[in-house]
Amino acid sequence: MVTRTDAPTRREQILKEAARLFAERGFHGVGVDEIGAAVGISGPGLYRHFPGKDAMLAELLVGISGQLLTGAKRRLAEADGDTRPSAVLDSLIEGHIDFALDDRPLITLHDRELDRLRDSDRKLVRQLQRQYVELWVEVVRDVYPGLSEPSARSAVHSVFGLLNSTPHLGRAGTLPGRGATAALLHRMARGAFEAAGEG
Amino acid sequence: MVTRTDAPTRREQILKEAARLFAERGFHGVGVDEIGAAVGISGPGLYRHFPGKDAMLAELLVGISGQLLTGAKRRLAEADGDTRPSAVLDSLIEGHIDFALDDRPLITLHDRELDRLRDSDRKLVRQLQRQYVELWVEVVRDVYPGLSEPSARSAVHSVFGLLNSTPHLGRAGTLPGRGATAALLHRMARGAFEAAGEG
DNA sequence: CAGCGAGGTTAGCGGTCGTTAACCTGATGG
DNA sequence: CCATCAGGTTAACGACCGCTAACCTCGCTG
Repeated sequence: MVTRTDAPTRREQILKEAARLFAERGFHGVGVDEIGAAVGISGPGLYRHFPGKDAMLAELLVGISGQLLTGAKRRLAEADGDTRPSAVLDSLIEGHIDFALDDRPLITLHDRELDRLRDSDRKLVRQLQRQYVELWVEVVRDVYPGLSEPSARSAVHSVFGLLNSTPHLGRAGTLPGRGATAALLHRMARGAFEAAGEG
Repeated sequence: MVTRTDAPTRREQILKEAARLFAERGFHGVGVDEIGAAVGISGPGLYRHFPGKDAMLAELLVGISGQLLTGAKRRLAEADGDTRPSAVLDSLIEGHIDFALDDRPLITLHDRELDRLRDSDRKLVRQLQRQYVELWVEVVRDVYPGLSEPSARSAVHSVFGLLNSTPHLGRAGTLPGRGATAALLHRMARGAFEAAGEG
């Protein structure tokens, strides 16, 4: 993991706050003035960093999908060939959980505001998402050969729903600690796949 | 199940179309003129049936939460006492799946547009949701006594995420049929709880 | 030290949207 | 047969919002 020590750029600040606000109140529910205020500048100042409000959402969504896919490909490559399929699946699950726990606003945006994108951006995001899903499907079918492809795809989407439920888990107060939560989610995901494979 | 034979009232038409549009493009992304057009009347004509756009969303969300809770209570009462706890859980799961498969737009709205409500409405919806969750938590802990209450609550939220993933499953074309999908979701939910209980 | 570009500011334009006002119409019932 | 009312219509208002224009102010750098 590459740990950053330098301060975040203004651009990164903006993206982070925009993600939080979009997740809280929806893309159309947030004004540019609010995003500006959240980083200490006022509305139109944002246009020195982004060509428009849409561009912020686009960059966020493309970034998320890209990160997820890249991470999954890396994990797949690291396990290259010799490892048990089940370990690869565990690695994918772990990666997705890390993401879901560390970037809850992004997880929220990811399946909520996709339709607010320009056509070209939306197509790009969907393509990245599809690749990510297909990658999971192959790994899952490797572990549970009894699953048909449509069933595996449904199962993968459902497990994403399970893992992406993190924003609904109490606001960090009532949670039994990050490690325990991650472990619980991991077990449940495996259990769900297991049960799907027994059809 | 009470089957309706009479035609839907205009009011019901409006709610149904509004739900669909809100789910597709978000509450703020849909104009009253579009909602009107969807039922064959024009924008302001809606105000003969609802005091405002907010009221439609409110009625939808309160209705959903209420239906879910009522259905769950009924199922719990029907199983009263003598049945195995595991059968009660199966009944809850079945009810939730029916809802998730039959009313996808509502499921989408349910966890997406809650923050767009007036304070009083939002409190009401949250209270209904909380009761629904607590009802599940008790049943789950009855079946898996090893689960702590916080873990059970997390597990319930996660399974909701799993079951509510139906809008992401292909648009009825690629799906292996409703029965098969319901069965798959049911198995996965049970598998997830099972795995959670083994912690 | 002049000049310039990066990164702000405020004022304001143009469009959209929720809502209201005023008006119309056809069915209903005394 | 007329009054009423439910359920529409169009016009328009006021607020808000994304974005642009015009201007300002530093910190560099030749």
